[in-house]
Amino acid sequence: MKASTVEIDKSATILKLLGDKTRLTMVKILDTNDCCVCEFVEIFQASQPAISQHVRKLKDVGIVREKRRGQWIIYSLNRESEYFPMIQSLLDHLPNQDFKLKELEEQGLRISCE
Amino acid sequence: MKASTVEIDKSATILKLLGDKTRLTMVKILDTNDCCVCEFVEIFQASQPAISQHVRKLKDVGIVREKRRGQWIIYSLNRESEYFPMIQSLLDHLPNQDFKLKELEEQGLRISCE
DNA sequence: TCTATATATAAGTGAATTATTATATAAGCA
DNA sequence: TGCTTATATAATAATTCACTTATATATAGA
Repeated sequence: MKASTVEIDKSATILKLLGDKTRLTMVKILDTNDCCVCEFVEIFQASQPAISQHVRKLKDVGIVREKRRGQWIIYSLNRESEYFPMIQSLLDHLPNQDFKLKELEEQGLRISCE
Repeated sequence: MKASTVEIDKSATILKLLGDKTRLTMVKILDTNDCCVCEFVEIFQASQPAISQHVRKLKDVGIVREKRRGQWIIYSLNRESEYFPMIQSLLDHLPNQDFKLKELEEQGLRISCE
């Protein structure tokens, strides 16, 4: 079976976005869990605006989606994106990052968004 | 079968490198053909130093290899690189770029390096 | 309605990136 | 040896990027 292909220019744009440690980890986490900004802030020990700006870039190209839930905005991987198949095969080569969410839970910080 | 994984930090570095239209196309071309700098100069209509700097970055992380052949230096994909499996699955999602080399041949510019 | 929490956005700054120009190195050949 | 071709490297200038600080928006709850 031949994989669907994505224009080189568009692919380069996506790879540049994923070529950042924070965003790449975000996407890997989102592959198995939906998350809100405040969780990412804890996970990456980064400022809220920094995290917001990262997710915005992912949202702008359609890699992630947001949905509001009360005061929180939950981000999830957009599996309908034309880039998803490429991203998925990429993520398969990355080590699981669920331990980061586990750590949050142990600190009782995951619950803040439930 | 589980894919071999590559640390997130290292992966981000590789993806950043591939997140450039010129380098991404280079790697896709190298997936099916070895090439020298002068061919890339023609293909991308870029300056020789610009091309040299791009291949150098790919070489520095071990994605490509060089071997001298007379006055030319031939670049090839390093299939032994720890990043190769990830890169390979990426390249599967990109459209074939062989037409670029075909165009060179038609202009008689491919032969310059044989 | 007032306050707190979660998130977004705008402006500014410093660091990283890419191309250019100029120069160096190395091989081939007369 | 001197000239040409192929490539590399260094310095620099222009652009892009990611973070910070400050502020705005939106929801929840007293």
